[in-house]
Formats: sequence, structure tokens, C-alpha cells
Amino acid sequence: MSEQVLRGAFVTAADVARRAGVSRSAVSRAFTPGASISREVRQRILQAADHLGYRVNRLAQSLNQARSNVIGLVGTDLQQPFHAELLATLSAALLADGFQCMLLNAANAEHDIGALIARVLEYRVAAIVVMTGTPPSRIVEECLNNGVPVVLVNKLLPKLAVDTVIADHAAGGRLAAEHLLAAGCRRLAVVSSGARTVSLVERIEAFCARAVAGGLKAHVWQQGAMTDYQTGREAARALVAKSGIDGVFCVTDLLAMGFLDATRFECGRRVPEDLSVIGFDDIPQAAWSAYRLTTFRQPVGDLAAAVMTMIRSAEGSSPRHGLIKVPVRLIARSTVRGLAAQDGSA
Amino acid sequence: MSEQVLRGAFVTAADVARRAGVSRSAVSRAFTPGASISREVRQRILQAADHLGYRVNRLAQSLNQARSNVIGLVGTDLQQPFHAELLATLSAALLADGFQCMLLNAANAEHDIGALIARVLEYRVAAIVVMTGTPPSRIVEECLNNGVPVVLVNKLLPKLAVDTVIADHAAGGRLAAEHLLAAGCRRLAVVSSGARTVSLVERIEAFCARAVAGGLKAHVWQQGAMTDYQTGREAARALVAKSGIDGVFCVTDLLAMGFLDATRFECGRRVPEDLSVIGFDDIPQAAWSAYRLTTFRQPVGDLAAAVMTMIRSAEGSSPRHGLIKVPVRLIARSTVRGLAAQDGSA
DNA sequence: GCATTCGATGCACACGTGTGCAAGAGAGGC
DNA sequence: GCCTCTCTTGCACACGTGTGCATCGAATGC
Repeated sequence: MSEQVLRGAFVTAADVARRAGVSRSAVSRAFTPGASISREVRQRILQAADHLGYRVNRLAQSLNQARSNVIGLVGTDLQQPFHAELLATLSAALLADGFQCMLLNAANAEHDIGALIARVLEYRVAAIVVMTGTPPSRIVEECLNNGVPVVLVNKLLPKLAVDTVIADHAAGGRLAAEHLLAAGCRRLAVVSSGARTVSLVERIEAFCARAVAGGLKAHVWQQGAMTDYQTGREAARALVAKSGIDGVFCVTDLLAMGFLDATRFECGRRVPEDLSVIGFDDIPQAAWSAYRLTTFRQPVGDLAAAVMTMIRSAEGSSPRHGLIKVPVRLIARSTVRGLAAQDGSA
Repeated sequence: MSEQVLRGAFVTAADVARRAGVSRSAVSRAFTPGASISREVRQRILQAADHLGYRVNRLAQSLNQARSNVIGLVGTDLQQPFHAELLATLSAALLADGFQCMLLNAANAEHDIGALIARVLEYRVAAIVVMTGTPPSRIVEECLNNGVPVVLVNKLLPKLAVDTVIADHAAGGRLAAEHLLAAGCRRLAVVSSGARTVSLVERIEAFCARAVAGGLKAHVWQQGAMTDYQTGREAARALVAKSGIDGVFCVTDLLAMGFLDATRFECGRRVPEDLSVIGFDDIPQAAWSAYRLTTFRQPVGDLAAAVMTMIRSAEGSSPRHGLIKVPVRLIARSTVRGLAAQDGSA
């Protein structure tokens, strides 16, 4: 790196051209694979560029080609383990593919999400991925009208032609019911927050349907704003004390862990001897020895891979919109009676 | 929004100007606060812009002013609770201030971090915040040379004039030792990974120094690559079984929780009756009933606020580089003998 | 009525890049 | 020696925005 560069001034292609004794176009071609340029000139230019510390100005480049390789990532509650894991996996995959991630961390309000998407549209992003929270469909429509593809993760907007990646929540709910039935549970309950997200609703409904098919009726507990640890504790206080519930499906691991702790430490009941509990997501904490929670793995790696497929297909000339459904897998640990796994480490 | 807009084509200021019957400059001025433009013309332009769905092209804007409001956020292990919390808080603060966040999720390797920073420099970011991982100082130097301010969080690069925000790790380590001494612990140990990060080193050294000042010698256990749950379990297996340790400072909550679980479930020892444990960070899981971990709160809100201060000062004309030290606070819960708090909820 | 001031508006340039087009150079065939 | 073909190179334009400068009209002071 040359020391004669002025502080605060980036090196431009013109500087490199001057030093290499060529035109500015040649510099551009030297950095464009497959461009028409002789080997020795390219060599000379690359050397000069390296010496001066030249970096392409992506702003100018994107402006010129009316396309950037920035992806907008929309999320809420990023500190929640599952969201954090999805964000980490997805951003790593995007970066590995040469994209950049613009992070849009929204509060829960729909208005916020819409405003943030509108803001990031000003950067002419290549695509927008909605990991959490439901954006107003008017905004999504505007993105599509402007040619910005949108990928929804675990959300559905049926009226719009949007790429969608969704885990098989219904299968999870159904299998949860079957697992509890197989363990001999007769009085079932499902615990969730008051949020009406598609992923939660699908889990609940599939669970209840399977319970009914098995000749039982599941009690539905839905309260609180978020599917977090505190809400899980409240659910346990409300459910365990009064009724004789012996099998609970918590639609989220956080709920399940709060439920477990309140059941054991406040209600004085044992899991799985008195009560079986199943969660959903398989966050890292679910494997900890204090919990060893039986749950469903929502495979973030597969979700991220599916999103990448969607983005690449949207890059191409034939942007077929579609839906990818990612299977979930039961991780049997020690919170369901009689069906505990020998080895609890996932 | 007008329907006659072509799909895939963004509306430009020229389109708005044509519709409003003014020059393109007027459109630019209409969106620039304090610019010289009459009230009714601005009104007309805003109306036309709204009708057409116009959004400023930030690429062109940033290119023109050689300054964007994009901040690069560098981090590793984003799925770890503390990192996720810091990222969530910091990104929310940046977005609230009108900035955009470019997320650089690096694997642990220094080379990766350097390459990612180099890549994001191509976008002429306004600043780079390093939350996790240590970037090679050559890259940081290059940022500074190019006029891109760098803010380090919980890292130190003494040879460079960089803005730095750091929690008072030394105070935490010292207080941890004092707390254990006050609880009557006589055989102390400190648990960490093999990573030589400044934050970890400061905690360890301050703890040991205070132990020595109290007439004791602390055993230092340092193994494994990461300060995570698994490493904490291994530490407990190695320490609790053989020696008569009765007071342990785990330099991370994750370590502490792994240590607790292995101590209770594998070694058959009770906490805090047989053994006192202190963590660091106060991640949300530390407050869970299964742990009720005594720890030090590393206040992410204060850290984020300090970073914002640094960024704003770097925006100004007098970029004084400095260091902000953020105090930590002891959160007494139930893992230290005799000093358990009445109310364990944070 | 005229000079002066002031606000509003348009022109033109700059930011840094990619690329179509034309021109030039060199090689090869006859 | 001349024509043709291929490879390389430079010119010039476009992308969309902000802003200095000049112009113009109106309002105000005398």
C-alpha cells in the first residue's frame, strides 16, 4: 500500500489507470472476468491496483448496472435463540455466496417492518428475506412491483406470488400428538402465545386434529404476547396446578423450558414421571443437562439452503415463484415418559 | 402508487420532475431539508413523488456525496446469547438513528474477518464496528487510512488510534474474587477457554490478583476453543472430581451453566452448598429457575449507547479517538453460598 | 420610477463505474 | 503488397443524485 495516498480519499480506477499508463476502461476490464484485455496489461494493472490499495466502488458499480448484491434481512427479536441461529446460518451462507447482508431489526409492530423495508429499498437491494415478523402485504407488493424479489421464511401471504420457505410445522404438531399418545398420555394440552403466526397456528391445529383422531381432546392454552420463557412459566402455573394434564406440547422450546421449570420448581411435579413435555425448534439450550428436552429440530441449515435456492432462481431469467417445505425431525430426549432416548445428545 | 410503472424499473427524480412540471434539481431540493424552494412547489413535488412511488436512490446519493450511512457490523458466533443480544441492541440503535447495518458474520479465523472488512469497504461504509473477533491490525489500519472510522467493542489494539468501547472486565474479575472470599470460599478456581481475548484475560488476571491479595492462590483452568457450555462441562469434570475447589469464577455464563450442570448431574455435588459458582455476561438464560446464576451484568444497552457516541463523534469534524469504559454490575442470585438474593429475578 | 435585495429556479458539473462502438495494430492468406 | 480477420484499446455515454453558479422575478426602500 502506497503511503502517498491522501487520508480520507479512496483510490479510484482513474488513479490506477494513470499509474499503469492505460485508460480507465482498461482498469475496469482488468477486474471483469472474461473481458477483452491482454494478459500483460491486466497483470500491470492488477499490480498497480494492489500497490495503490484500489477497491472497486460498489456504489458506482451497482448504480451503473442497476443491481447490487445486497440482500435485506428482516427479523424481529434477534436475541431469541432460534432467530439468532437462523440469522447466523443465513448470513454466513449469503456471505459465502458473495452477497452482502443488510440487517433490518424491527420491533414487533407491522408499521416498523414496513418502514424498514421501504428504507432498504432505497439501496436497490437484490432481494429481501423476511425471517421473522409479518410485513404488511402492501409493502411486499411494492417490492415485487419494483422487481425486488421477496423470500418469506415461515410466513404465508397467500394472495401474492412470493417465494416461500416454510418448515413442516403441521407434521411437527401431528407427530407431537402421536408421540404423546404412544407414551400413554390421556389428557393433552398445547401451549402457545396469543400470536397468530402461521407457524404457530399450523402446529396447534395439527396437534389438536391428531389428538381428536386418537379419541382425545386437547386443551389449548394461548396467552401472552410472546412465545418465551416467562409465558411458559405462566402456562404451567395455570395448567399444572388445577387440571390433571399429563401431556403438553409447547409450540416453542422457550415456552417448554419455562413450562418445565415452573412445573418442577413451583408446582412440585416431576417430568416425565408425572407429566410429559415436548417443545419445538431444538435450540441449543434444549440439549442442556438441566432440561434434556424432547423436541423437533427445525433445521436452520436446510432453511438457509432453501432461501439460497430461491435467491439464485430469482437472479436468473425465469423467476418461477414457489414454495419449499422443509421437513422437521423428532429429537427424543428425556421429557416424555417411557420414550427417553439412551443418548440425549441430539 | 401508479399502475403504469414498468415492472422492474424504479422511479427516478427525473420522472417526478416531468410529472410535476419542474426541473430535476427542484425534486432534489424538495427532499433536502432547508433547501431553497417555495412551499407550494415542494408540496406539488412531494405529491407527484408519492403518486409515482418515488424513492431516493441511495447508491447515487452516496456516490455523489462520497459518504453513505451504512455501518459495517463485524461479529462471530452470532448464535451465542450474549453476541445475539449485543447485535440486536446495537442494530436497533443504529436503525433508530437513521443508519443501515451491513452484517459481517465471520468464522473465527482472522483471515476471514480481514477479507470481510475488505469487502465491505467497497461499499464506502460510514464506519465499522467490531463486536466480536479480532481483525488483523493491517486491515484496521487500512480502514483508518481511507477515512473509515473503526469502533472496537471489548477489543484492544493498542498500537492504533481507534475508538474503543470496553466493559470493565477487570472490575468484574476483582469483584468476583471478593464475592467468593466474602462467602468463605478458600480454594478458588477460574475457568476459561484457551482464547486469549482481552476481555477474558482481564477477567482472569484481575480475579487472580484479588485472590492473591486475599492470601489465596487461584487455580487457572484454560482449555478448549470456545467459552461455551461444553467447555464448561469439561472444566467441571476435570476440576470438581479431583480437587477440593469450593469457589469457581467462570468467565462466561455459558461456561458457568455447563459447569453447573456437570457439577450437579455428573459429579453429584450441590451448588451452592458444596461449591459456589459465578458467571459473567448475565445472558437471559442465567435468570432461569434451573440455574439462578450469580453473575455480572455486561450492560448491552450501555455498550450500544457508547458505540453510538463514538460513531456520532466520528461523523463530526473533530474525530477525537478515545476509550469508553462501561461498568458492570453484580447480579446476586443463588449460586454463591450464603449470599443468595431474596429475589432472583435480575 | 428606479436601484437593491432576496428568494426561487434551471443549467451544468461531479461522483466512479461498465460497456457499446469505432479505431488501430498485427497476423495470416493470396 | 494488399485484403481480411482477430485481438486490443480508448472514447464517450449512461446510471441517478446533490449543489455551485447564474438568471430571473418580485418585493422593498428611497
